[in-house]
This record gives sequence, C-alpha cells and structure tokens, in this order.
Amino acid sequence: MPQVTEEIPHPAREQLELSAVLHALSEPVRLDMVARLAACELDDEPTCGSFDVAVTKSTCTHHFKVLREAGVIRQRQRGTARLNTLRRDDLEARFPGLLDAVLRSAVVHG
Amino acid sequence: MPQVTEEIPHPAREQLELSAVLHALSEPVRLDMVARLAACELDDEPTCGSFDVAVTKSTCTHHFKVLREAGVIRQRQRGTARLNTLRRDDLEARFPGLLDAVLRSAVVHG
DNA sequence: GCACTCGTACGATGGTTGTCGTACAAGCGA
DNA sequence: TCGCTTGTACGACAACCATCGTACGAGTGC
Repeated sequence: MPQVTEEIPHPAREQLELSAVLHALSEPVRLDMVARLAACELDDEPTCGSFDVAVTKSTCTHHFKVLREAGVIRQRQRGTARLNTLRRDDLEARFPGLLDAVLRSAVVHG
Repeated sequence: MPQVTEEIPHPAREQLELSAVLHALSEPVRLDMVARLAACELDDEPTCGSFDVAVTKSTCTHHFKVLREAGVIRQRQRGTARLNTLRRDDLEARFPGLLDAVLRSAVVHG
C-alpha cells in the first residue's frame, strides 16, 4: 500500500508571503516553537507533543497550523504522531537572511 | 523658549521587542510605509501626508502609531506636520540584519 | 480674522485571533 | 481487545485590530 506521508496541505515555495511569515513569527509562543525547531539537528523531526510550551494541546495545534499555512514549517504524519521541520531552504530562497536574523534576535533576547 | 521637538513617546532602544517589531511589519500597509521610508535619503523626513497609501487619514495615523510604539520609526513634530524617520540604528543594534532582510524581501516581492 | 491643511482623538464596527474545553479519530502497546 | 497516547475538529469566548467617519486642535497663509 502507498505510504501516507503528505496529505497535509502546504503552500509552495513561490506562494510564501512575507506578511504571513512575519505574522506567524510575531506570536511569542510560535516564535518559541520555531526557535526550538531551529535548535534541532537537521535530521531530527520533533513531534508536536515534544514541545513543552505553556498552552494546551488544542492551542498548540492551532499555532502549528498557522506556522504550516504560512510556510514556516512542514508537517508530515507518521502514525498518530506529526513530525515537524523548519522549511529553512524555502524561506531562505524567498526571503534571504530573514529567518537567520529572526532566530538570532529571538535567541539573544528571551 | 525651548523648541518642542520630542514630546511624542518612543520606546528606548533596549526596550524594543522582537514580537512587536515583527507584528508591526506583518501588516501590508505598514510594511509599505516602512519600505517607502527606507527608500528616502538619510536626511529626508517625509510627513505622514506624503505617503500615498490606500487608507484614510485616521487609519494612517493608527498605523504610524503602531510603528512608532514598536520602535520601528521615530516621529517628531514640526508645526502641524509630523516628520518620520526609520530607526535603522536602533533596529540594527537590537536585531542585526532583520530590517535589511525584511526590506529586501519586501522590495523584491510586491 | 478666516479659511485651509495636517494630523490626532474618539467611538463604532466587523473581522481576526489566541485561548480553552470537550469530543473524537487513529495508531500503539500490554 | 482494551486502554493510552497523539493530535485534530469544533464551538465558545474574550481580546485585539484594521478600517472608517466625525470632530477637534494647532499651524499656515491670504
């Protein structure tokens, strides 16, 4: 049977919008998620539950959805778990230097 | 008598918050304002009215206020006019590379 | 003085959003 | 099989926000 790895909708690289990305990153909880994701090894794909954020599960789902729809992260399903990765390459291609600048600032100040 | 140039409240450099800056820049109208401001000569200080944006005066005032309170721009009064400048140095000091990355992306894609 | 311009302040309004609780679907493991 | 875990979906709710119109205060120029 076919492996179900990508039934979750994601915007294509060319469709990424600066406003949406900035808006997604302007939320402290989401920025925290992205910073943690960025701190992971390249081949590591943490699940949603592995993020120890100060909100409930449903709020967490909401934030991941915002990040995914803005094109900041990519999600794929494995069993009941949902694996998350930063879309570094796509972001870098569309908005060179942006993610690095945000992450550097986010890490330095709280 | 003292010249009244700075009775308008601005956050200090150390008080600038990444979330607030990203949020301010995530609005297309405001991003447009900032991009125009960035395109000005260094010694040029355009007034609020010189921005040909697609919103009414009061909405314009609102957006300038958001940008000012986030620390993205500085405003000073001269007569009835209000002169605007980008806080390039402060932004660069707190969030190195961020403004440039945003502006570069904003200019490239509409 | 008087009209005009610049920009703010205030209130209203409709849309967006961050948060949560509950219910549910799907896989994992004993 | 029977829980347990993962995460989503949906509804609710309060807070926020972008927008506008109107009214106003303060300079500017005739």
